[in-house]
Amino acid sequence: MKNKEIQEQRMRGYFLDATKEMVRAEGLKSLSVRSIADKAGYSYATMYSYFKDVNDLVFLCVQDFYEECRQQVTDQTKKKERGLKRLKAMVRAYADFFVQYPGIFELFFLERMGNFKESDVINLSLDRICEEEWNYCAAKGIIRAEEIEGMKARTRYTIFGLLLMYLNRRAPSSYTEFLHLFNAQLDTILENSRPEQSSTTVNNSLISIKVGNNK
Amino acid sequence: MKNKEIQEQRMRGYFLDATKEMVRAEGLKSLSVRSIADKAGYSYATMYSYFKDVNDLVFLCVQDFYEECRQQVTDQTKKKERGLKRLKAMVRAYADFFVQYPGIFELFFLERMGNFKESDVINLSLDRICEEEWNYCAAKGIIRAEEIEGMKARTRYTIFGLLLMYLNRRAPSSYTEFLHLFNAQLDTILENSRPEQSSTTVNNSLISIKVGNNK
DNA sequence: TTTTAATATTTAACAATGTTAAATATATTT
DNA sequence: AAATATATTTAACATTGTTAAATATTAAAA
Repeated sequence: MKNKEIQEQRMRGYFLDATKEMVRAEGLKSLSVRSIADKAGYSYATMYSYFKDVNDLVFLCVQDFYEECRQQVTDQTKKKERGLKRLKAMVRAYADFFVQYPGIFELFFLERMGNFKESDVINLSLDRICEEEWNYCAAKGIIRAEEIEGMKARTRYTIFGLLLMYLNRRAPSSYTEFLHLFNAQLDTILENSRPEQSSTTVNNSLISIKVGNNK
Repeated sequence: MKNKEIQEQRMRGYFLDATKEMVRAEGLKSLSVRSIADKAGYSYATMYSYFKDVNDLVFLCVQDFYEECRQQVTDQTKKKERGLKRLKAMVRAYADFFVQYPGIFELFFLERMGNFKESDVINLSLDRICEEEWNYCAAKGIIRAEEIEGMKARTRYTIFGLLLMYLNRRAPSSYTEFLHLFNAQLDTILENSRPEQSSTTVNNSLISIKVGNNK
């Protein structure tokens, strides 16, 4: 029967949507089987007819959130001049996504999830979202090819560390300070990409990105 | 009465020690009021006579763990040649402390704790533990004074990001790979400290740190 | 269309958790 | 030794995830 599958998929959607909305709004702490089922309009036990357990349900949100993140980064940066400028803007938009939804950061990076296959979606999310622009920079000779992997890694760990401290430890305490740190860090990582260009120039171009459009 | 205070302090110690041992061995997931009380040799409700709640108890471990970390870093690096070598070894020892006790990393960086005063103990732990060596490098002209703060920040966020991914997301999957990443990252951060020195030399000296003494 | 079988959903129940209040045991004072 | 204060434990409650039994709903058969 095809109807069965359609209905089953719809039911899963109700629970998934409820879960995603709660993670977006309140983070993982607000999640419980009962609160999710409430929002979905069913009794708590119904969830177990469509998901193995609550972890199963929550982890299924990861893929959707990843795509939402990718979409938002793409939308926010498609008008930027290609190359380092867009690359920086993309990393910035990636970070801003998690600033906007700390609950998704919690799910992606703080929650313990036992080696499940979607782990790579998270671990490689930044690299994958920016991959095309890294390649562009390499192709245009903006960044030396042999430096790309190292720069990716530096960007990755710096951004994850920065987000961890800002979102989970309130250090720095304001978004403005966070942005200054972000700019300084990313600037340093990318400034040596074109040795013939003065680092000051790159520096200024980055700082000129407008500040404070997050609540 | 002084006896009262001594006994109270002792009681607190029993619960604190039980908690610390469990965090070290199994992480936060193994903690419960009942399991802590069991290990301490008392009933679960007794805890509430000495601590406000279980969070109070757990957060009191932070200061002790910080001092343990500092001690371990100091012990493991006191024979290293002062300057960049020791600085790198200290950051390495700091990271290794959390590799050795992932539960303490969980408590320090992953657990949500509402703005309590000990937050700075965590946020500034790496900087404080290494402070003297940074100062030494500045005083000896190994690192330019105006670059110190930037380098501290880069080191901080890189190490936190790296630990987050390695301990909480199993990326990379082996300690050896983790070490390679660690070396490459720290090397890049510190390599420009002495522009007259070839980066290759610094590179080799760092990679020569022995590998694989963690389980 | 009515009865029966399959399926979907909910309610009841259990074990584990943090926490508080009542009960009991222990120590201190008179 | 009795009375009182203190320390500790047991009982109880609310909340959590989960499973099994009960009920309601839908589909199939008559």
